[in-house]
Amino acid sequence: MSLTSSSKPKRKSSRRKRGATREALIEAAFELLGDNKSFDGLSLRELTRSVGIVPTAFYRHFPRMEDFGLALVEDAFAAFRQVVADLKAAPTPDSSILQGLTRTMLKSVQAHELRFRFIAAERYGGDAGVRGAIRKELRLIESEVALELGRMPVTQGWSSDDLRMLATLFINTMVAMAEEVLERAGTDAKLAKPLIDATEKQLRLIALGAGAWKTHTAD
Amino acid sequence: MSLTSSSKPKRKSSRRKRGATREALIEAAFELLGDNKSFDGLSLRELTRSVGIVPTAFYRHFPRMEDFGLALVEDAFAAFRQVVADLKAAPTPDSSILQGLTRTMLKSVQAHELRFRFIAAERYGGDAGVRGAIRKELRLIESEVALELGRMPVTQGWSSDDLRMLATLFINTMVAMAEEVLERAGTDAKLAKPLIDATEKQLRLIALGAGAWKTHTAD
DNA sequence: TCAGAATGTCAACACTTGTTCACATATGGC
DNA sequence: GCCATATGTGAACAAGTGTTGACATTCTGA
Repeated sequence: MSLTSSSKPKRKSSRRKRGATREALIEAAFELLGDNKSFDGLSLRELTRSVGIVPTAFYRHFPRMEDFGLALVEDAFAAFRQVVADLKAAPTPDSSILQGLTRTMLKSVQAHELRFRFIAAERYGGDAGVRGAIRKELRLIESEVALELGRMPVTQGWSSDDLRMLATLFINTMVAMAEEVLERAGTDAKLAKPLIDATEKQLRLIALGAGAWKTHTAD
Repeated sequence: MSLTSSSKPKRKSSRRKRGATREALIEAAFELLGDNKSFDGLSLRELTRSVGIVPTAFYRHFPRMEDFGLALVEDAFAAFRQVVADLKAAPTPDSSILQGLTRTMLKSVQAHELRFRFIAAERYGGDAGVRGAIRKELRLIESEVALELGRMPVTQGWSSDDLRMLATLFINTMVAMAEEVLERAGTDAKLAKPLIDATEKQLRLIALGAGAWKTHTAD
């Protein structure tokens, strides 16, 4: 036995259950990154401190910082994928679907603000691994959207290249809206209104262009 | 006099001329930031080391790190503004101008790779000051483009809101191309080819949509 | 020419950082 | 109930960080 009193409990924080600390680390990271930080400026000690564990405990959950970054990407894109899933479940598209799409996207962005902020910040940000993972996810989403667009009446007879081109345009516009919402409006729904109006117009204009595309190229 | 020999020259690096060190700091920053770093992960000591001066000398040129960030934004956007100036100097737009525009943009991006990389990385990145400055510059460019678009025959009778909407769509598409060029193709011109083709198509599709816009809204 | 501004140096301060190692405790499956 | 495994602790290391103050050199303009 040591000389120090044995009755005093040495543990400071009660242990969480199964994967709770892992989740807490991820959540805390999004929190910190939302506050004027970027991933490669994120400190392991600062992170563990805000979770309430000792620095070394981090390695129990992630062997390297890089793995942690990938886990963040994985987690962040869950919300985004949900939006696309909703899109796929929607009925055959008409003009009103574009409105619904922007609003769904807006809601999702506002509900998962920190995750989308992370995606926006790290998409072309510092860490190459994180950047690559984000790009991969976005390309996957683009493919899905391209597939979905190909089922619409307007795009009959389009080449797959053109379909992907259109999908990219759509996604870029949506992503731009998401980023702008976060940047200028934050979570305040009122300030976001003119932004989603403009985005809806953009989508409608693109749809108009798509309608004229085939006859244009055949021309 | 001190006890140390006065004949031994204490200076190690010869002094540069007037504003040379300032420029060297900016250039070195772009260099470092191009290599998997982001602004808030940039170290003052690392920066000064790569320029060949002692850390404290940094403060001779920039009183705070924040001012340095703004100087970087200022410098980086010089190239971007040139592209817009070229656009303004161009003759009345027809279909071929879109091709020219994308290629001009591409060349500029490749010629000033590090600056555009910086803009892309910091646009939604860590530091709030830098982010704000970039947004301001982009909005300025948007305004200019909107003005220019308003002079085209196609947009006669458009509201200023709609003009800005279209300008934003154009700029977003161009910026997306720039970012993607940097990300996937680097400076290799061959790899960029399919990318600029897709972008040209996107711009053309948007132009088609713009052509149908007025009759659409009047409808 | 020569005083003052510009630019750069050096030493020192008090922190923070990532990672290692050996050790302690709780939890879950048998 | 017991034992392997998961999870957390604490001390220690070498290195890097921003910023200060006092001092030295060079350049420039009147």
